[in-house]
Amino acid sequence: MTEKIMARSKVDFPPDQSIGYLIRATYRTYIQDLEARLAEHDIPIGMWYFLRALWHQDGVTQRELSERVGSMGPTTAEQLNNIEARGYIVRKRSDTDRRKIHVHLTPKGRKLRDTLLPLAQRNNSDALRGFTAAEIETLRLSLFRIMENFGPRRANIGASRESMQNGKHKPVATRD
Amino acid sequence: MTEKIMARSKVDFPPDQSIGYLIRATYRTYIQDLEARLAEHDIPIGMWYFLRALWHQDGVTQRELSERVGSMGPTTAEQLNNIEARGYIVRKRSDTDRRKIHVHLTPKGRKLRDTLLPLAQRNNSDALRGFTAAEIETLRLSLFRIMENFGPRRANIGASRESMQNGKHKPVATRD
DNA sequence: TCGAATTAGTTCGGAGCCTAACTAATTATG
DNA sequence: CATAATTAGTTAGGCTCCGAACTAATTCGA
Repeated sequence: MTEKIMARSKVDFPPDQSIGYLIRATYRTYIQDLEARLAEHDIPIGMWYFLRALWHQDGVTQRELSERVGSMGPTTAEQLNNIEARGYIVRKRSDTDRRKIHVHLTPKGRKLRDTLLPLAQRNNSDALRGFTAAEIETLRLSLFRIMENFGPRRANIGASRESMQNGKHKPVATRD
Repeated sequence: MTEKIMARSKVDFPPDQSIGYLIRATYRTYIQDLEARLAEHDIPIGMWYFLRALWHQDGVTQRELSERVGSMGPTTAEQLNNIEARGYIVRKRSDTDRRKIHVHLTPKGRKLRDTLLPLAQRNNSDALRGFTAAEIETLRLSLFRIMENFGPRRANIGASRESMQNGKHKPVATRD
C-alpha cells in the first residue's frame, strides 16, 4: 500500500529489458546447475575451471592457466592450492625460468576427467535443448560480439578467436 | 616442453566450445565493465541491483526485492544494510504483517537514479553496438530459452515472462 | 655490466553470494 | 482455540573472486 510505482516516470528502463540483466540471470541459472552437478562428485565449482583447462592441456604454467580460465593470479593460486591439497596436481618450478611454475596432473587428477567431463557436456546440451545448430552458432557469435564490444582486449578471455572452428566469425573492430 | 596436449585424445571438448563457458566469459566482461563504471560514482556492484529495482518500484518488501533481483535472503539483507548505512533507503516494518519489512528510497537515494540509470543504458547499448533489433530479439529469446532449459521454475529469476513486450516469446515447456 | 623495468607468483584483505540454522510472526488445521 | 506449518528476515560461516602490495627472477638498456 505504501508502494509507489515509478515505472513510467521520466526514464523507464526496467531491469529485465537490460541485456546485462539477462546475461547475469542466465549465467546464474547456468552456474547453479553446474554447481549442483559437481557437488555430487564433491568438486567445488572453483576447482572445476582449472581442472578442465588442465585436462585439455597439461603442464602449463599458472600464468597460462589464468589466461585460459579467465581468472586473476590470486584466484589461480588459491584454487591450485586446493587442487594440489587434494592430490590432483603437482607443481614444478621451471628449470629454464625459475619464476615459472608448471602444473601437472597426477594420475588421480587425470582419472577424474572420465567421470567429470561428461558432466560439462550434459550441462551444455541441456542448456541448448531445442536449439538448432544455426541458432547455436548465432548465439555463440552474439556472445563473442558482446565480449568484443565490452573490451576488445578482453575478448579472448573465455575463448580464443581461432576456436571458432569454421571461421564464420565476423571480425568486428579488430583494433589492428 | 613438458607440456602434453591431450586435446585430441578420446573425448575432446575444449572449454571454449562450451556454451556455459561462453556465458561465463560474457558475464565476466559485462560485470567488470559495469563495475568499473559504477566505481566512478562510488557504488559497489552489490548495491546496484537493489537500487535499480527500487528505482523501478519503491516500497516493496525485502522478499519481493530478492525475487526481482534474483538473490537469496541473506544477500538482500546484507546489501540493504549497506545501502541503508549510506542513507539511500529506510526500512519500515509493515503494520499489517509485522514479519514484513518495506524498503523505501530516501530523497538522497531517489536522486541517485538520474545520474546512475543512464550508466545502465550506456552499458547496455555499448554491449549491443552493431546489433540489429532482430539480432537483439533473437539473443534475448535464446537467453530465455536457456534459462528455461536449466530449470523451468527458475526461468523467471531475471525477468518475468510478460516483460517480453511483443509476446513473441515461444512458451517452452510451460510446466502445466 | 649494472640498475631499471618487466614478469611470475604469493599474501592479505575485502566484496559478493550462497546454504544452514535460527527467531519471530502469521496462517492453517484439527 | 491451540498447535503445526509456513513465511519473512537475520546470523554465522564458507566459497569464489579480485585489487593492492609484496618477493623473486629475468630481461632490457645505457
